[in-house]
Amino acid sequence: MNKRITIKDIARELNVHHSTVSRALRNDPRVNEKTRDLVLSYAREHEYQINMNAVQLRGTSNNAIALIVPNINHSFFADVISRLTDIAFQKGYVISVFQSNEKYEQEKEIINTIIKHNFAGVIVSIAKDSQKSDHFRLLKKFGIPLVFFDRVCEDIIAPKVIVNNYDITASVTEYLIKKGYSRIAHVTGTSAINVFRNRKEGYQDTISKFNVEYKNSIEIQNDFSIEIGKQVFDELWSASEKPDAIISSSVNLTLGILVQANRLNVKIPEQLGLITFGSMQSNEIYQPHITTIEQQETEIAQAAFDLLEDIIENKNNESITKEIKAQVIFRESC
Amino acid sequence: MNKRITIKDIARELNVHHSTVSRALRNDPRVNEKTRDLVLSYAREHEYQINMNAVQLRGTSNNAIALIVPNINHSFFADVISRLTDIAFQKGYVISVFQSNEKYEQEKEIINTIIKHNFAGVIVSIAKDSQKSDHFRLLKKFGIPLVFFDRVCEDIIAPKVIVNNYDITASVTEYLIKKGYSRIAHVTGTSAINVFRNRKEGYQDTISKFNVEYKNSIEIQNDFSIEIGKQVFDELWSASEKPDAIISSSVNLTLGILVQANRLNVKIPEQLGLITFGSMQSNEIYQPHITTIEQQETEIAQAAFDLLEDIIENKNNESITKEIKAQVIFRESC
DNA sequence: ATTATATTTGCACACGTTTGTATTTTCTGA
DNA sequence: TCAGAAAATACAAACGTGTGCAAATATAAT
Repeated sequence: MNKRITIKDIARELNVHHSTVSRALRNDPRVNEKTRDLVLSYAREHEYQINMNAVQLRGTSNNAIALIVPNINHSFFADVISRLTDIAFQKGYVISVFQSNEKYEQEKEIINTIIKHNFAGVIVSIAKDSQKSDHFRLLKKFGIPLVFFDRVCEDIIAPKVIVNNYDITASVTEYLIKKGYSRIAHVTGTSAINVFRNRKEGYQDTISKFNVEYKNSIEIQNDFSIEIGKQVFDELWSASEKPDAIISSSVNLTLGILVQANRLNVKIPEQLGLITFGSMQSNEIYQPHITTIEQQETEIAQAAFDLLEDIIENKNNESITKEIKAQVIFRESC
Repeated sequence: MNKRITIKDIARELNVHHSTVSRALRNDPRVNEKTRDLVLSYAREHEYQINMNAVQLRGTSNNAIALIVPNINHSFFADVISRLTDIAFQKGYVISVFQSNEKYEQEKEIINTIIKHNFAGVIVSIAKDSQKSDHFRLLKKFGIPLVFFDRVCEDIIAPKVIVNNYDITASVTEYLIKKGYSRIAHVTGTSAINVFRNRKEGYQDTISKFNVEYKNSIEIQNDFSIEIGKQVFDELWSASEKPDAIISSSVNLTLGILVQANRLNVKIPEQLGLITFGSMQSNEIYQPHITTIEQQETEIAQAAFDLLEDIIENKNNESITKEIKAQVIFRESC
């Protein structure tokens, strides 16, 4: 319970004014080299640590960045978090990660917390049911820099890092059509989110463009899970007209689909083509290897950080949108 | 860039002293109901947000908890983080997650940051090469409550939440022996970490206890990866005496082992029994299903939080160690 | 030695809150 | 109506830093 040592303690001990100590610690040229060394060595010896609350209160600086994601333990977000943490740390920033649990209310609470603590900036991927945008507006009102990534809030002007969901989905749909698949189903999330809406539109526009008759987009409102994936397959497979290919928006859904396909002895890719967003860890051991659409977490993290840093440093470039291209890794499932 | 509204702004506007506003906002009974309502409605209308830096500077309260893990995107840690975030948030605390990247230096930096920002407490699972413990000692010197989970620092007195690694590994080793396996290999991490050392000891003691001749513990110093898993299998399988079972400490290692076993047409469980720590997502689609030892992330998170809260509230119970039992889910791989 | 100048240090206030104490206002009862 | 109590409010200091400005000290130039 050792009371913490402050700048004034050092000053008293060394018979100088605390302002001199303050300057010495920050290598201000105005302080004599001799006294500076004295201060520094005393500080080191007594393990002085600056009190950031005081610094921030005074409004001088702040190096804490908040990161809000729907789910920390979702592999895409976990990867982005991990990369972002490293990038920021290396640049002298500290990242605090918050989880909205896909809930608007929680996201709002988090943002209040962020404002109260005076974070230097915020990077966010929005919750599923976060349609209202008042909380983001509040953030801007308080002058806190804001950057969106992946799932963005479209009626807020702020830098955004997005994935080329429309193009990539259009592209794989076209690929499937040209491979001869004619009844391609698409499983994705709620259209309220740009990510899933864009994928859906990419899919639908391509289907229309090539005059394919079968068009079937399933929107999952709940969290993606293996269980839901099973249900989706069952639903598709019990319909009068079965699909001959599926584009899935999530690894969990895909796993569920595979479970049921196996149970019914549906052959992939002969009877059913399959492409999924996300990376399949099980591809290492599972036959056939599934074609995946992989997001570039590192690039996304880097872009988001760079954009935020630009605003923090007043290189005003709001309303910029940076697109990171996803990559299709073609394998044996189609 | 709207300057943020403060307690004094409200006071000036309402012609009262700012101390009255302060009390009103915190529902102090000493302030008249009428003026309190006035203050509250004004604050609400102008979206007043308290400045936590000022509050913390004054030393009143603090609701920020730091969480340090080696890797955010490791599924075990991601799960613990996710649970912990929810538990804490519900109790009015805010969690900041930091990633040490398995590096002592980074862990140390993080702890300095935590001290500088006056966090209310710290929950940590230590980095692989974090043998020195001076940084944790520093934390205690500054009076910041500390709790370890999973990977603990043994020469620091602090509450710890651990998994029964010794017992569970001993138990599955015995299980394998009684099933008739006689050349059981064990793949794990560096003995510098309690988690892996305990598993190794549990394995070795059991092998000795039953007078089994074959005893082979491989310690991986690097990060666990599928690639390393492949190498481990190759090494084991090219030895003069091949194992007939493997206990693996990580899903990634196990995946690598499976890849090579498949390539060489090694039959599981006939030619090779297999048990792994961690949960295998691919079990849903892969035959045979692998027997897993699953850690209870939710219980671990809850226990860690409870212990921390106890110290924060001065229910002094340092030096307590709580054990959370892992669960073996027996499947077809042995 | 005496100015003039450069270097170093000290002073005082500010940041936004909280809280013990003093002061003012309101209420009560005779 | 007035003293006294109770309620409400105001005052002031403190938390740890940073910074413009003044003061003091050292150095240089004549």
